[in-house]
Amino acid sequence: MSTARPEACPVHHRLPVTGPIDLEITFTCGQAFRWERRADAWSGVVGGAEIAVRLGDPSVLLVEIAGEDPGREALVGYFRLGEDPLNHLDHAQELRNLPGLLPLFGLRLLRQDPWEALSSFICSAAANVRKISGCVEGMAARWGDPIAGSSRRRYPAAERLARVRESDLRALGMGFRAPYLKQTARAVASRGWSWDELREAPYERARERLCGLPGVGPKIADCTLLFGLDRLEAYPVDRWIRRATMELASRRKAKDEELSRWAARFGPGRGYLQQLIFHLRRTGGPLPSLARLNARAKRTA
DNA sequence: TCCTCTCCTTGCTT
DNA sequence: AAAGCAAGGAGAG
Repeated sequence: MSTARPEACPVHHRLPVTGPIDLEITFTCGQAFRWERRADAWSGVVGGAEIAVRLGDPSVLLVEIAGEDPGREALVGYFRLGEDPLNHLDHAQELRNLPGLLPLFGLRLLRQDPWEALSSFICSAAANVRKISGCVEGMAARWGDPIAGSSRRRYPAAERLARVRESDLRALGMGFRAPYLKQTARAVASRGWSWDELREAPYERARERLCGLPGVGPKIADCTLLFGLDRLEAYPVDRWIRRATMELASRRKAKDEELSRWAARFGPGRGYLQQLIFHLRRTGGPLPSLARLNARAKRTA
C-alpha cells in the first residue's frame, strides 16, 4: 500500500501527539543511530522512506516523506504518538521523586525494525554512539537500496549483509564485531529464523533465542527486544544502567541478572523507563538511592 | 556451574 | 606519547 511519489510533490503528515515529546532527546539518547540533525528538522530512514520531522504548534508532529510513504498509522506506531509515556510511571510511583527524570518523558521510545536494532547493537559492543552511527550509516551507504527523492539509503536486509565480505565490514571500522555481524546476518536470513515466532514467544524464550546468535549476549538481546520487538519489559543492563541501578538499589556490587530482577519493581514498562534512566545517568551524574529518596518524600508529605 | 580476567578493533581524548 | 575510554561478548582458567 505504499506509493512512491515524485520529488517535486513530497507527502506530508500532521500527526497529533499524546503526551510530551522531545525530538532532541529521542534521537540522541542512543536508541537509534540513523537520525541526523538538519537545519530545520531531523532526518531519518524508516523502511523505504526518508522522513524529516519537526514539531508544529500545539504538539503536532510534522512529517515530510520521500520514497515509500509508511502511512499515518505506521508513523503513529513508530513514534508511539497515541500513548503518553508518563503512563509508564503508574507502576513505578517511586521514580516520580527522582530529580531530573520527569523532564525526560518527552523521549519517545521508537518502534524500530528488529533486524536494524539487532545489527546496530551488535556494532555497539565497546563502542560509543558516534562510532555506532558511523558503522550503521556506512553499511546503509554501501549496501542499502536507494530511496527515490532522497540521498539516503534503506537499511540493508540481513540477506544482503549475509553476502558481504568480512573484510568490507572491517573496512567500515567494525573491527572484531565484523565476524559476529556477518554470522548473525546469515542466521537471521536462514529459513530457521522467524521474527514472527519471536514476537509470539514469551520474553525469556525470545531472549534465549537471541542469545544463541553470535555476538549477542544478554545486553544486546534485551536491546533487540526493547527497541525492535516492542517488549517494554526488557531492561538492558549496560555499564551505565549497571551503575545507575546499583545506586538506586543501594547496592555495592550486584550481578546484571540481579539488577534486572530488582528493576522488575518498575513494572511492565520498565524498559521504557530504563531508557530515561540511562539518559539521566549519562547526562546528570550519580543518582540518589531510591530508599532514601522515598523516605524523604514520605516525611515531607 | 559459576565467576573473573583478558582479548578483541577502532578512533578520539587526556 | 602512552593510556584510558566507549550501549559487550567469547573463551580460558
